[in-house]
Amino acid sequence: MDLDLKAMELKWLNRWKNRGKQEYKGGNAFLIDTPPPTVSGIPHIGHAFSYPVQDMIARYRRMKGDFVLYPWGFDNNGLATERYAEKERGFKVSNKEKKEVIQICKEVSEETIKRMFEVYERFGLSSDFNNYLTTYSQESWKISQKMFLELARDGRAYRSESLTIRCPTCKTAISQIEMKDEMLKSEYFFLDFMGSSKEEVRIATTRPELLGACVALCVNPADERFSNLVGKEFSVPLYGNKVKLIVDESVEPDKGTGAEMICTFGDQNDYEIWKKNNLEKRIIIDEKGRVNDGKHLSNKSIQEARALIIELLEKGQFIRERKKIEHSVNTHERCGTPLELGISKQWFIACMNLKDELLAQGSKIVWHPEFMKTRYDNWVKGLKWDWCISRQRPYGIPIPAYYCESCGETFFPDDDKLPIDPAENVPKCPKCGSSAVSADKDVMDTWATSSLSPFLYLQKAGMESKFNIMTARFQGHDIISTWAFTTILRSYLHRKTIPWEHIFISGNVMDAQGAKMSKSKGNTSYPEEIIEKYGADSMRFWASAYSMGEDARLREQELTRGRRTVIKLFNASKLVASFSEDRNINSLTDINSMHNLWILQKFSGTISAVTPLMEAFELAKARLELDKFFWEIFCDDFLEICKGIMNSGSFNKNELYETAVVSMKVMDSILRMYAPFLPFITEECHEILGFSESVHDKQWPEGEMPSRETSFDTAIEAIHKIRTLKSALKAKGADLKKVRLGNTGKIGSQEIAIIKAATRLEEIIESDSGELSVEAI
RNA sequence: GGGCUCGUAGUCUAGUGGUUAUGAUACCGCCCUUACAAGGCGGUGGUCACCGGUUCAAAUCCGGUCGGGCCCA
Repeated sequence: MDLDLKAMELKWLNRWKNRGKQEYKGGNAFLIDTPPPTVSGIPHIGHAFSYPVQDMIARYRRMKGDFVLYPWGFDNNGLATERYAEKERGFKVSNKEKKEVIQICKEVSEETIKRMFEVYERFGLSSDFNNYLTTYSQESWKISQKMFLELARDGRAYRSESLTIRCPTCKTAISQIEMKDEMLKSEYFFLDFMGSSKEEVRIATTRPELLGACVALCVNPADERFSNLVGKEFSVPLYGNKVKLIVDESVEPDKGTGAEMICTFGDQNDYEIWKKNNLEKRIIIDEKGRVNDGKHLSNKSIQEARALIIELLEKGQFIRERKKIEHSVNTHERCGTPLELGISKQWFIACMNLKDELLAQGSKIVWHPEFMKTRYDNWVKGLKWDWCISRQRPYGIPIPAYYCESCGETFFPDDDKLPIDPAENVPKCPKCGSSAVSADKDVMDTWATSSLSPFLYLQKAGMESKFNIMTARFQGHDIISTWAFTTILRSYLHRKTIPWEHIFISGNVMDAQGAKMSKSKGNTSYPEEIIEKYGADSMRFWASAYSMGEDARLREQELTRGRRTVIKLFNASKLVASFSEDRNINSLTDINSMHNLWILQKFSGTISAVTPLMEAFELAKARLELDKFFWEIFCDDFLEICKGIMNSGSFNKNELYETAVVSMKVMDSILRMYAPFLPFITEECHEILGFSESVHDKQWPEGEMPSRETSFDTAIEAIHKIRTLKSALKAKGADLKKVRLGNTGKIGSQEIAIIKAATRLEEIIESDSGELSVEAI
């Protein structure tokens, strides 16, 4: 019978669908903080790599008797979903009403989740798919808003008018998390600022459009070129207003001309200098990214403003020199637009004052691999801003806050009103009774919800009162500074705990040559295609071949090897099943045959080697050890011996029975050990062996060492020698029937009978010999 | 610019101080076709990126160089 991988896997998926849910009844609990995939199209190869690994650990822990919480979720919240919906439906959020945008985003999420499920299901994950969670559901709203209020009520989340990072394209404030550096081509403009008595200061700027926001000039205090000019006033080209030359250590003398203009606000350093020196505020870019300077520019985009100012500068002959450069610019990761700074009222979660605590929290978590923690540490140490969590976007979880326009009071809804859209039924001010109250119009940063995933999952499972700390987070290294960081922060703020004991960071998937996969290079692969061609078990086999954190390459040979293992398991199981009708594997109390004692001993050694590796989450090494046993010892040696014995006709009923039962017993345990890696074929084989329960409900095998010693290794060595000799003689056209075996005394008569059967020899004549030898006669 | 990581046969990979450097895959030869869309046996193939240091002993530890990847500026 041939094995139809696809049909076999679909058959089991179908049968598994109605498996009951595990209930927590005390004991060891293994709680997984599953990464909810973003609703942005079908799963890609990275998912095929990372999700199976989580599942293998989940399945293993279950077999060890743990209660395993392995929830599932989708991230359909925030700007990423808006962008995806725009692309899917071909519209612009800016041209639609807020309500309509939300409706479309919801619809698109639902459709996409359906499509994503079709693929994820095929992976053979033992996650609780039926109870999945989405980050934009009402339950997520509720927890997200509740937790926000927890922070807002005691001031750890605060609203303030301060410097904000803004994206002119997305027209919202963003946080440091969403900033991305990019090397962009730009141009230095060298301009002279004239003093009252003909002295001048030359500056170099890449942002001439900010000239109208210039409030000072600044040089390094140690820079002697300017020391006689410090404190004097200079007039701003085109604008004519006077600004003072001040000093600050942060100005690099080697950059540009050594003098720079301070604008409100060109970058964060401008802000620092502005604050320190109590400078004037001249904001010319508004919250929508439009430029108004009250003189040359009115309601212009930044690009238009720039072009216009350059033209005016050229006309007025203010530009002394122009120089093309390439420099790093802060951009928005979602759209690539260079970011602007402005002053606006936003909600922040305080974290700048918690760096030491956050570093300490990070150290309490076990990082796999360890070196990934460095990235977390570097990120925390490099934090420059409190976390801005308000977003001026239509789609997201609303900030539940009210502001009284009469008395200025900020107040919040009661917890029992959550989830809430604050814009509906705006209450009166509890302080002054005024009905001139406005609801907050903003939504929360999507990370403000995602960072609560341990809370979301535990709550959904009804386990939040029993557990504060989950066992394991799995995620990619690209989101250490986002998801891992914000989650550690939230757990610390709300519960003073770490969110999880372990964090597992997975690497990237590259193509076969180690190049990054991208649509433009045409080297992308999709899980669907792999499953179609090799089956999900083979895909999982590939995914289990790498150590935690290592980049993986998509290699055909690993998939081929996986498929061969699947087929080998299938055939070995069929063979073992054919040995006996008896399925009562526990009926045997006393083992007598040497080959049976030997395989049990070998297998016991394998279990003791594999189990600690599984405990240490070293899946790749564990599986390799198991592969070695299965292929080289169980199949190549033991099953060949079994076949010989079964067919030789010279063994008695008890010996045949014992062999059948032992092979069944070991095969069953091999299947159990492969079950976390290859859930489909092991279930199929388990059925072939004649068991009616699921292999996934069985326990992980314990090594039971038979008490009797054997020296059967020598017999195995003899079999190998005979095989080699047979092969060599066959090449010459001769058939090997009889051999003389040089025996060192380690091979007894029982072993001789087994060797004869296994090698299908007619006769073995023994001779005393100093070493093991085989000779044709 | 800073940090992390990797560099071992054509390709991929194991190996964190100690025989002749592991295995897979590909290739070549042979055997078997009696569980195997296969299996078995054997073979070709490596200056362990480069240079220097520590050591009785280095793929392994240290320093540097070159090259790839990633993260953060």
